[in-house]
Amino acid sequence: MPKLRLLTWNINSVRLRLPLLAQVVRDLAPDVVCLQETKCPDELFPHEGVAALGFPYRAVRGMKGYNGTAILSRLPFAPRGGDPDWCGKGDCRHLGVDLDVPGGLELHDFYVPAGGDIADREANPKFAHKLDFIAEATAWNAARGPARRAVMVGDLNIAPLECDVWSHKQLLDVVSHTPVEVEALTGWQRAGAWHDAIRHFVPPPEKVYTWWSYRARDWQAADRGRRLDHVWVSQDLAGALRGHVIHKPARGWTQASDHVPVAIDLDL
DNA sequence: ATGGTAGGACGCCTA
Repeated sequence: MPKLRLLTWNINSVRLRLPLLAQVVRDLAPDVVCLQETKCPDELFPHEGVAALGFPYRAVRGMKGYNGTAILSRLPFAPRGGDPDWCGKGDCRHLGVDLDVPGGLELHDFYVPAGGDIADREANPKFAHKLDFIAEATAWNAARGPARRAVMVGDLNIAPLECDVWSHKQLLDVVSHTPVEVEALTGWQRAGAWHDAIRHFVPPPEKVYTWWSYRARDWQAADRGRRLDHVWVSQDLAGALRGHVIHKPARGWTQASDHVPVAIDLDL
């Protein structure tokens, strides 16, 4: 089995940014692409255009206007049945598949709720939803035991480390980097015995960002980024990690997403 | 200290 390249990207509308997805595929040649925020009902998903990029195997879980995930693959896979409907909302924030590679590979694509502006579960139902979502995912991983032959990726909407944000002190009260969120995310990671594939290659205290706000005059000059997008692999795959890409040029493209593609290479 | 931009869908929610 040659190296497998897995890529995750919050595309912020798959229909609007299909040409940018084509550019990502030209630049990085991923074997599997996990998208978040497709903002596209399944019946309107641009299957033809995505198939033309070299992805004959596709799973989509979308809705009108918000959220939505998709997995696009050059390799066959089987959709996973029986994964939870998180918080019982049917809000299209997760897709799981079993990739048809030697030895098998379980792949999960997550879009964790952003959580609104106020970091208080009583005052802000969106923040409560974010914490509840992660608590459910943590319990799910704990019940399944340590992950084996598995990868989970996605926009987790939390930057857990001090070096995952442009200013730890200035973001301590900002949703995405509050201590309660960081504790929740690391608890999830511990419950599944997940290994942080990006920090495998870029250990602290080096800064890593995958998202820069639209609300900056000059995102590049300000460089007020956060690492919200993650790739976790089961411990048994840590030794199979061969490389990673944070595709920062994508943030500077015309009509860019505010997130950039993140990829890892696995030698299975 | 505040408000800044973007997408989907067309008044306003979400990020």
